[in-house]
Amino acid sequence: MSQTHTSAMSTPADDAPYRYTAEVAGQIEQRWQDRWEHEGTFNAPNPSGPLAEPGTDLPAKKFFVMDMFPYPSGKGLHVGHPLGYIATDVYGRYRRMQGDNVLHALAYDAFGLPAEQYAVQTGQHPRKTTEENIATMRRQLRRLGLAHDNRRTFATIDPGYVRWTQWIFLQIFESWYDEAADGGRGRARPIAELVAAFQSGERPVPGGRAWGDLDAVEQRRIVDEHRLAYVSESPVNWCPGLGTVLANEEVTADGRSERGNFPVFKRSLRQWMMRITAYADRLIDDLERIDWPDKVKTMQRNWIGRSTGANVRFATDAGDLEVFTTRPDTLFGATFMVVAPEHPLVDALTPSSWPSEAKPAWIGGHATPADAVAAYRAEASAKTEVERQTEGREKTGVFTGSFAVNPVNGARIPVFVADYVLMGYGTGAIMAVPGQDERDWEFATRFELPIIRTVQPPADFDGEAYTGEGPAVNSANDEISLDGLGVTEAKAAIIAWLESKGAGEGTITYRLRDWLFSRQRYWGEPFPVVYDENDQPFAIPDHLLPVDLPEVPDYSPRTYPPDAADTEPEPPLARVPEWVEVELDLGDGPKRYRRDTNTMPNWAGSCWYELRYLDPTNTERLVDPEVERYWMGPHGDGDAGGVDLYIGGVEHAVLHLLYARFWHKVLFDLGHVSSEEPFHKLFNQGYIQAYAYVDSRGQYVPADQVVEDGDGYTFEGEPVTREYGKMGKSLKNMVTPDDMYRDYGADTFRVYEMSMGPLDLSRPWETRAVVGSLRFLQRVWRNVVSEQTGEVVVGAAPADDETRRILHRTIDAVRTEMEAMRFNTAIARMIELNNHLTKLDTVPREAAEALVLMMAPVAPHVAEELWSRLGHPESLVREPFPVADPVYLVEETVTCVVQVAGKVRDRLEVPPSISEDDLRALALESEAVQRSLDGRPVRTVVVRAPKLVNVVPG
RNA sequence: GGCCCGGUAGGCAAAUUGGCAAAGCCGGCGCACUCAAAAUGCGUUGUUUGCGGGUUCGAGUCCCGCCCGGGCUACCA
Repeated sequence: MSQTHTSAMSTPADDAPYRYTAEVAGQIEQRWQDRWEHEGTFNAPNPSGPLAEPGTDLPAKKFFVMDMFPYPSGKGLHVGHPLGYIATDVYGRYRRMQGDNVLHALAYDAFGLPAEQYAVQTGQHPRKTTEENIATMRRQLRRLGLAHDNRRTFATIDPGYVRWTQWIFLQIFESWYDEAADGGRGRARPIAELVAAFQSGERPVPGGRAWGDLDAVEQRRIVDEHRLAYVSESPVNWCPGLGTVLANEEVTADGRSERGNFPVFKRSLRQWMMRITAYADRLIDDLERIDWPDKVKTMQRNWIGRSTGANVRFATDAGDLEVFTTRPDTLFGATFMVVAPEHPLVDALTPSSWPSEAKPAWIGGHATPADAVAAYRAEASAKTEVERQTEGREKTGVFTGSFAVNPVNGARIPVFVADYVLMGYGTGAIMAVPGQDERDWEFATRFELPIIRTVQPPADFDGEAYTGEGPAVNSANDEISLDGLGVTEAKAAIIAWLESKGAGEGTITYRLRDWLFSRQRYWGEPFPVVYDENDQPFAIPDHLLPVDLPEVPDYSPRTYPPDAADTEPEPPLARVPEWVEVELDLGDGPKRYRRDTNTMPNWAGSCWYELRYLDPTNTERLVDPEVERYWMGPHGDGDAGGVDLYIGGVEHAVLHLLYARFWHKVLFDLGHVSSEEPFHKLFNQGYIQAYAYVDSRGQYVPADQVVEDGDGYTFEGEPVTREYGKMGKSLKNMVTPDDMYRDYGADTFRVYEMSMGPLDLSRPWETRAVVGSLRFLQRVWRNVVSEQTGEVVVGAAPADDETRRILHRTIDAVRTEMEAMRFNTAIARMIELNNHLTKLDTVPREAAEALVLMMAPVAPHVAEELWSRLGHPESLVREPFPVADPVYLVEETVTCVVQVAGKVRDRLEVPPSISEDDLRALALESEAVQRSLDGRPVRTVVVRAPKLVNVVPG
């Protein structure tokens, strides 16, 4: 730990002037990086368009591999960041050696808060700092030797990119969701088709009047309500500390902003929304058509939160009160109802005086229902989400003074207001069935309400509410009896009965809400929209895209004290009246319009970037259809298409990956892409973590100067305690790729990161272990090139039989491991082969060349260098990956393990083709077996020829 | 509280999916090279898979219960 930069930096010893050292590695690496760049080695031809290579045939197969693109932070990279980039590079290079046309590039996600906040501090334009950060990052990543097609790189802030982000927004704005289309699955369609349907009368006009009788403003209002991107006055997450509103996905469970950890308040504001809820079913159902980790699929399913159940209407004096329930089978056990404090019917449900049945526990000591409800509502609204959490789960609530009638049995049941029912889910009202719901049980106990079991718990059940399977009980009226039915059958029966009575119907509810799409920030894409004098939004015509950000006097939105809930968002763009006010001719002659002063959220740019890699220079279309079909189109029935391999962290499981799927499906519906999903295979890489050390004052100390002694760790002689977690400047445990390039070279760094363990696991960084990978490369080098003379020392003579067997077994294993992205075990096999070659007097050329080719995906520079020294002038990146000759995979003899009672007692060398009977006989003859049987009789003999025999004594 | 991962030598990890436990790397130790060290090389060292039960001829692997670490989620009706 204490000698950071000394280990591998030594100059070559005099007796080994041509050793592969960090310095030599650096020279080789930079030379090959230059050559790759000049020759455009990694350019992937398109089937048509400017990136095509007319006259040359496209490879038979294609492979599109992608990383979750980076945000170019000013903080710089640490060794954990490139892990995924190396993995995609290794796999892409492997596929290229299999003959695939590999598309791999890296773009930058460059809008966003950190650049804006830095701009606010320094007064520099965020574009300037962002571009500087991108340049730094490009330099650091180039040094890794990634096989990217550099013609396809871009940043989300490029005007040529923003133009298409805005164009897609307008596509979404100019469409509606036809739920009846495609046999009820639904599909986005252009808004013009909706207008035509209203016009022709094919679709009834909301409000009942004829389309032609409505004026233009009224027509537009109706159309606007159907758009997939729409302006809505609705409760949103307002974050005064950030000065912006946030999407649900950006608010943590305890009601704070994911960025900055400021309190978030619900406020009704006029904002852009995306109708992602229209796609809820397809977003869930299509998860089965893609190859993603189950964990991520589960997270998306949970986030969308589809629940099937029924809506049921209970009669009250204030009209029908509709509830959503997933357990309509328990309707006979509903003994009270609860509405959310914000429920619109609360006032109407509050009579002027308490009814005689009201128990003291229900009324909280208040003189009238109005007093009680008002007090409770005030209390509930004053509570933040945090307070609700910290106050525990104690159920609170108050009786409204009204009763409702249970439609199945006519029972009069009291209606309560309580904040354990949320307005944002279902109908904001529930029927409470304490017998089968834990929350209702708790509330019932506290408020002295009756409890009726309608599902018979098992005999040994000693809990309170019973939520499991069981036969229905106490569930019959004059017309229907559920008694004896299981939960599923009972649900179906009662739903049919409710529907026949008009008292309810089966339905599906989602937790997913529409996506709040405006932010009151500067550093994002402006909305390509203007408003007229009626405040109705109009699309900016295509030829005026992109709408650029104006220069502003101050990049910051107005922010407030974090707790100032009653404040208004004030976006930076609103302070540029000469930009906001604009004269345009949108078809009615030149008129004054007002621009939208919000910007899009950071997610917009990452919602479609996979498509831009395909056709990065296109100014006429989003993406050429032929090009999209080639790289991302579906292959065969039921295939959803998409990127062949997408590697990134699991932290985007819901946000980015859900939004991107949504946009992609809209583009599919509108016919702009042939794939239904953006990412066919997703792989979550683990994280590289690091130890950090804290001294007695709680301060972090530089990790690279901490010494480990007998029973602890010390820094400058003082004991420190070890923590495990992220790597970063503030924890003083950061190791950068630049450190690695300098001390070991990029190839060693790549080998080390890939050999640390399986790619999907997180693991600790250990600088001192990196030397193992350098030693491996040094040994390979030494097997090919003399350290004394620099001359190639491989022999032309064919390999001996043993070497050949080891070689071909290694090739076979490495292929299997590479295919499955188990690079750690692939490297281990190559090390074994190399260790064998080291023992030979002369390394045979056939073995050396195969090894060099096999290691090329992981250590490409040193492989290229050795390949070229072995006499091949062409780069090896498209050289076929070695293929094992099956002749050398079959063994002449196999070691058969002979067990007695499962314990290994003997080993036999037998031919692989030996029969079961022969092997059984052979095993029973074994002296070792007879010895351990020690006269006991043999009960059975399990034979798994040719590898195993197990003798079972009686 | 619920769900999902993981627990194998001092550390990171393999184990063809129920069939020889520990491949490979780091570390430790010894030796060679060196005036000495570093670097490098050669050799060597590691023990029953977190705990308890079960299934099986046979369990790191499957089942049940528990312990520890990590992640996601959290009154969603």
